[in-house]
Amino acid sequence: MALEHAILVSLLEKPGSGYELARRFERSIGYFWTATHQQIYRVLKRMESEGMLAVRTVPQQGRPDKKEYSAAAPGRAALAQWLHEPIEPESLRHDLAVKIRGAAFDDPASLIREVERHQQAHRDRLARYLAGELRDFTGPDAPAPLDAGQELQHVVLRGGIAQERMTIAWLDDVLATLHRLGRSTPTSTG
Amino acid sequence: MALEHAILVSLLEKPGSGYELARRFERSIGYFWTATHQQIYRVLKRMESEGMLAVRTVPQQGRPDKKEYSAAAPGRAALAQWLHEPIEPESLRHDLAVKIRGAAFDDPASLIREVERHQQAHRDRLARYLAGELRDFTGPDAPAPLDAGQELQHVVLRGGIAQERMTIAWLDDVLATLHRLGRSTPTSTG
DNA sequence: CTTGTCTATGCAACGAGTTGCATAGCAGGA
DNA sequence: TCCTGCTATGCAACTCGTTGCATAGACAAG
Repeated sequence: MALEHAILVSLLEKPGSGYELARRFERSIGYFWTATHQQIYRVLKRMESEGMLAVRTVPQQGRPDKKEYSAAAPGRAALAQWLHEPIEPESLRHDLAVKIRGAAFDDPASLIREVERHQQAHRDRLARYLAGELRDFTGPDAPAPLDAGQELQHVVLRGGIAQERMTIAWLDDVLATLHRLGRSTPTSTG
Repeated sequence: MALEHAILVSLLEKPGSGYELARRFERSIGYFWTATHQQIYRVLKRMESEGMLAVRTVPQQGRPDKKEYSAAAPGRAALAQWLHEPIEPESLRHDLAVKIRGAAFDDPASLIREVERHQQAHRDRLARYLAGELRDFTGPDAPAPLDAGQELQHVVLRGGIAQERMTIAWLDDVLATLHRLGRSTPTSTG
């Protein structure tokens, strides 16, 4: 399972608490993996008990203490081993595509608003990714020569950007199709 | 959950057995949803007990009997209701991206073969999708004017094609990055 | 004649992911 | 004063998804 490995990578990049990890999963890690705080806490606990992670309780001012996790040697070794194992190319799950095919048995035009809403969400995501790219990699405040870790983070971010651009363009195609069907066939319920 | 809805859509397009559905999930449905036969049988059983599906036992020659499922009125109604509810834009899970970011703590060059293997898998998938498009939608044997259902199937397939093309191009970018890092930084283990 | 593959359905166990809820201090606004 | 929201961690129950295994007849290759 890859949540373990995503956590190890994130902690190697920078140690942090469960809460902080949860926020990273909402942001930078979010464009290739998602996890809720409940999932993260549960996995952190298990990994700690297996000796993969080290913990340090950090007292804070005006805030609850936090447990700062970092990758221990066995965790690092487990990650290295996984990196050398082949994995299956992932299969996607796309709810909206199910809806689009299902629209043949309902009114296709009634899906237009939903598709537009999704397209807007993807536009918003793209804007965030592009802002992050400028801030961390291509803008004037970005480190001048990127190190290997930053180069790899950047190429993964470019993947997220390409994904969003592709999706936005495809949803244009979907919208055009739905409009076309709305004009020609009023209802096509089998 | 969308497996239920994917099954309803597929059975509305054409009734079939659990086994047949499993094969559809390997093929046409596979570019937007995946499921194993175990999952499908379990859900079919539950949906039948809930009255969403109708079953008919079909005796066959030289083969085991099959249970042919079709969507019943309550199933159709449940699908229609879901189609009118807004859903959350989906979040992806991309193991390979985890590996790419993890490569910063290992040898980036050792990932090249794995990335090439994935790229080849996506090329194969793209070839299958394009063959299917020619056969069902754009080739000489395709139905002359497509009906609404076929138009919608086609636009979803175009989404799958766009996805694969984007991924193949991005993996070129990844490979170029890994080669670049292999030349400049021998190992960059933090 | 045995092995393997295809059709066809299913159970059991486990691991991954989701949802709802609980606690608790601090800060800011109505 | 009360309500909302943020940081911070966690349990319990449930559903979803994966893996391994079992059954069973038909057919083809060796």
